Amino acid sequence: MLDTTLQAIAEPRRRVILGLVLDRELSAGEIASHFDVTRPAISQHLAVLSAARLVTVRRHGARRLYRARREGLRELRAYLDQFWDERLGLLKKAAEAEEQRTQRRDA
Amino acid sequence: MLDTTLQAIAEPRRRVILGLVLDRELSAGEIASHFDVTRPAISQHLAVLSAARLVTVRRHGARRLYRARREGLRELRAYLDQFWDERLGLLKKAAEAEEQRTQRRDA
DNA sequence: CACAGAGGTTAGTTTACACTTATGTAAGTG
DNA sequence: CACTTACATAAGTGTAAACTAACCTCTGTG
Repeated sequence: MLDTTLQAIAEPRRRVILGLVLDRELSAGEIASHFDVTRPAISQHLAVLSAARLVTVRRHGARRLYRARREGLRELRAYLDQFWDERLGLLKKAAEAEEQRTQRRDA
Repeated sequence: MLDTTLQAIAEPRRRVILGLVLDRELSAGEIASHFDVTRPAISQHLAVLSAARLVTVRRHGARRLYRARREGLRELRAYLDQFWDERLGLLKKAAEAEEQRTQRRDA
């Protein structure tokens, strides 16, 4: 989840998209019109954001309306908070858990 | 900068490294010993983290000691804060500024 | 100074991903 | 019902990046 979120917002264009639909709904076409690239490219970015649950989609006639889903950034925010938190054991625990998942076998 | 930071921590192994050196200094070798991959791979990850200013390096004899630099995550934290902030104009402004940078020419 | 240990650097390979072109599908319009 | 609009999906391409193997550079020690 954290991984999915970070991968999604690591791409600059996707951050711009997120900013565009933060406080208003926009159709895929309206979003695409803000960029240089082709519409399918934006469509793919929207799919990534959607899979990461950083946006919601709503069909309205032939249109698809997108809007940012702020909840999707909660976990990342919590992760970062631990870097300032006094009791850092939580972060270490999380890091070690991830380490377990990352490497299959151990010495 | 934000981009550099996000790219750096988007890689899972680098997040684990960051967790390892969060509250203590570790040598490159000690860090590498926590992973399955070869030392050069870790060395490269450390270079990325260092370039993103997410870790500091200190030479102690033949060793290089690494430690997390929490300040490096300030900007990212500020970016995320705007998603919860009431006055969202700031984020929109940032997004538009990035958009300007992203696409060279405009209609 | 020779040699061993610690670790960064280079070159080459593989995989992931952002992109384009082409095609498919659902919803409105004459 | 033909046609257009709105958008997604598929297939193919180029490039970035994570990795390995091999080499190079320091630092400390006999």
